Amino acid sequence: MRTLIKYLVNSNSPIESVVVKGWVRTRRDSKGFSFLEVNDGSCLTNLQVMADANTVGYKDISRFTTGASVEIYGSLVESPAKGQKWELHPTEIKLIGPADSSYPLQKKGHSLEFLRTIAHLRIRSNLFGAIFRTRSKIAYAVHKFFQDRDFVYVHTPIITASDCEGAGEMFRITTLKGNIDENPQADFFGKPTYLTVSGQLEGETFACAFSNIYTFGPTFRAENSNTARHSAEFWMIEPEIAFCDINGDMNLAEEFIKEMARYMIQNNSDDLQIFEKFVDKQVRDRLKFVIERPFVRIQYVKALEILKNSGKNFEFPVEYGANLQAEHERYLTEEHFKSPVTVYNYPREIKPFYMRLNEDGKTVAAMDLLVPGIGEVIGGSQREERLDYLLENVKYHKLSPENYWWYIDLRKYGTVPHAGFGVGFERLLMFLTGVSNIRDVIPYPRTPGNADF
RNA sequence: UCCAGAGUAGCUCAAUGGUAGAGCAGCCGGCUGUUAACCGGCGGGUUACAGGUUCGAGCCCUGUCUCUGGAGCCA
Repeated sequence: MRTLIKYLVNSNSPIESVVVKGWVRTRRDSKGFSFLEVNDGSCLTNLQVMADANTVGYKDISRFTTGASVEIYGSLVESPAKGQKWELHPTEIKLIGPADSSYPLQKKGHSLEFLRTIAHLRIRSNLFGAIFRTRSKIAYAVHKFFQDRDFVYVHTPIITASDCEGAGEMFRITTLKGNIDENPQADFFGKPTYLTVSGQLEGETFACAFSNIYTFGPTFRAENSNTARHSAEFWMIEPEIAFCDINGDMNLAEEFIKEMARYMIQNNSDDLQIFEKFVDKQVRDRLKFVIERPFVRIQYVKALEILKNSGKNFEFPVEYGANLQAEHERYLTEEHFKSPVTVYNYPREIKPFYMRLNEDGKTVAAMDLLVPGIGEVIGGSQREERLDYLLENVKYHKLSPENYWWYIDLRKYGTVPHAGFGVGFERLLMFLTGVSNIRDVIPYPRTPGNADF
């Protein structure tokens, strides 16, 4: 029976007989014996294997090169040298799949840019091993957070004919050839269809049946944005809560981000060490900061006041009706409050049609959650549950009510105050790992002009 | 999409308009406990692509592509 390396390097005692399978990271030869470093992806640490002339298969040791897959039989013993607690003394080593000298990964560090060009192999490196183990664990933590609070997980459709207004350009999907707009009725679905940009509207229908729901799945934006924070395909988490207003929404969002930071520190400390060492020395401090410091909540108009009185010379002007820029958000959280900040009640004209109009008739119950070093990590709102206000707002944003008939129906049949928010999963990972490019926290990134692998 | 920068060996980078080089990796040899092992040797290039200026271009000019940083949009 094969044992994963993470159980061996964390063992409490020697083990007489073990089988290890994995990939060679490096080999160091001396006269008559060799050290192999083997990794199977189960943890960051390599297992050191000391083979010598008594080991069956040692005559082929020169073929055990970096990148080769191996199967090793032997005993786990305490290592006499510094650097590792345990090492494997093999009775037999078997080469499963050789890797010739063209194998691109070396023992030395590579640039992230180069590693992106070999995305199918970069995952065998320490850093990307840590990143994608973290991605898996945090995905679990997301589910655990919501399931522990009785939220129902909903799989909203990937293919959609509706447009979550304001969310961005959509990818058209079609089986038609030639001019696809000539006769859309002849298309597979009998109408133009797209890849989803958000599961929110469908999520709201489920919240109006199950009370608390969340989505967690892929979304697609056809925006030609070429930045370290955007990807055409990314994963989004969208909780939706019935019988809830903007305050309950902000409570949940703040609790969520704190819990993710706490989970990272408590359950992923080995990988976090790599991020601290090679990616961002401040990442652990920033996580602690978000866990320990209370969130400050301020209204949009109050944020404008603070920015205007800051004495700072911002590149973009601070005025009512404009979105807060990255520089504004970072000033609020990093310099003024030195604390995570939630900004809420934004002007109606800069927010989408489904957000709830406040009593002042000018602002809507929208909120953005800002953290130091990153800026916005969560955006959400209380939804407009009043039928007449919603219809008016559809008109205000120049949309066609017939396209949203089922969404509007929710306000006709047992309407209820409800609210929710959206978290970009990759941006959450960037916050938790300190990795600064979204292309490095998603297995095979899709960006304008790039859909390799 | 806009602004700025970059593209030279497998990787990371040098090279005043005048003979394209180093370190690492790889390969060969040495070394009785290595840890990005160490020591000696060897091979490795259409300087992103296309054109132009020049006696002569990796270097200057034009275009294209790609990447990076920043911005907008946003998650």
